[in-house]
Amino acid sequence: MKNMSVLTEKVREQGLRLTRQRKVVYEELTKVDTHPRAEEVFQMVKRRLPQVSLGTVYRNLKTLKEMGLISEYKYARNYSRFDARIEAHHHFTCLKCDRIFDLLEPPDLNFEQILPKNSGFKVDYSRLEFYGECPGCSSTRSF
Amino acid sequence: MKNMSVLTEKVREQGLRLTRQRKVVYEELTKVDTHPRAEEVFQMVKRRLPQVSLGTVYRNLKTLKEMGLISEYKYARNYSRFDARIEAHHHFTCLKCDRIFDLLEPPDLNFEQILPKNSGFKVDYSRLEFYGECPGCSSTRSF
DNA sequence: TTAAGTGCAAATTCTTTGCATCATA
DNA sequence: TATGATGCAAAGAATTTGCACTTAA
Repeated sequence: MKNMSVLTEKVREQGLRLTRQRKVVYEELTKVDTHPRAEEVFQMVKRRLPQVSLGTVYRNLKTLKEMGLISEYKYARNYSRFDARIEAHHHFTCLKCDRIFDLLEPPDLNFEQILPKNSGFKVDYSRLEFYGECPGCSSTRSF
Repeated sequence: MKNMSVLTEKVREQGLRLTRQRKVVYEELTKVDTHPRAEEVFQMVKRRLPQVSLGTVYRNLKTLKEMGLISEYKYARNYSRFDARIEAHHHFTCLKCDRIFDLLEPPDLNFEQILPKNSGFKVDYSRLEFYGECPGCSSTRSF
């Protein structure tokens, strides 16, 4: 399994340990393209390590994400945010201060290149989300 | 307040009622561009209606969203989803079955049009998310 | 008048964490 | 063998819901 070498390296590089649990969480996640939630990862891991706990899965998902080996999909935090602006527009989410900015430039995306008409996907709406550092946070950074 | 007429219409059209709470939730949300979470909306509404309950705010946010008057930002549900694919790619989320599909066509977005270099926003990464109905769900629809 | 909506509190759901124990390096 | 990681269970955080009461239409 070639992907394991990158895990081994990353773990060593950060002075962490390559536990069976950590290895299996990563292995199972590389096997699927279903973007499972934590509970589903837990079930997959449990088939191979019946004693594993949900807390361990959460901790390892967090660690793997911090190592840059996996992605986590959610809005800045796990709660909903509401907006009375219903016209299509983009967002910029600041990873430092957690604020969301509206980007007023209207979407100009060539969707057909990404989703050909015959693909069978029917798009209701789309969102382009940027993540990074907002002007306020980059100007007040402390060194 | 011209936006109120659209609320009045929508409410009537659906056989619902225009309660003080519903009106104030919508009014307060139209006043801000900060994409508040439910708890923050609750605090804003509470200043005008001290007796309002958090549950009522949640119920009205849901109703307003169903009427198409406000947007809710979150991934399909309010929990994280994980992915071992870390290269940039797009997603299609099916609103029927809640599955997320990877779109393999690489991003081809003219970011500078949206976020000029001198805007002060530093982009770490971006995500283009499509929402709609996937091929499986549209072919098995029951009428 | 009547049924949609509210307030309250309990229940659910997802995630995090404290602590004693385990096991990797 | 030292300390990072685990298992367990309890705590936390966001959201939903049951129910008796209220109120808009």
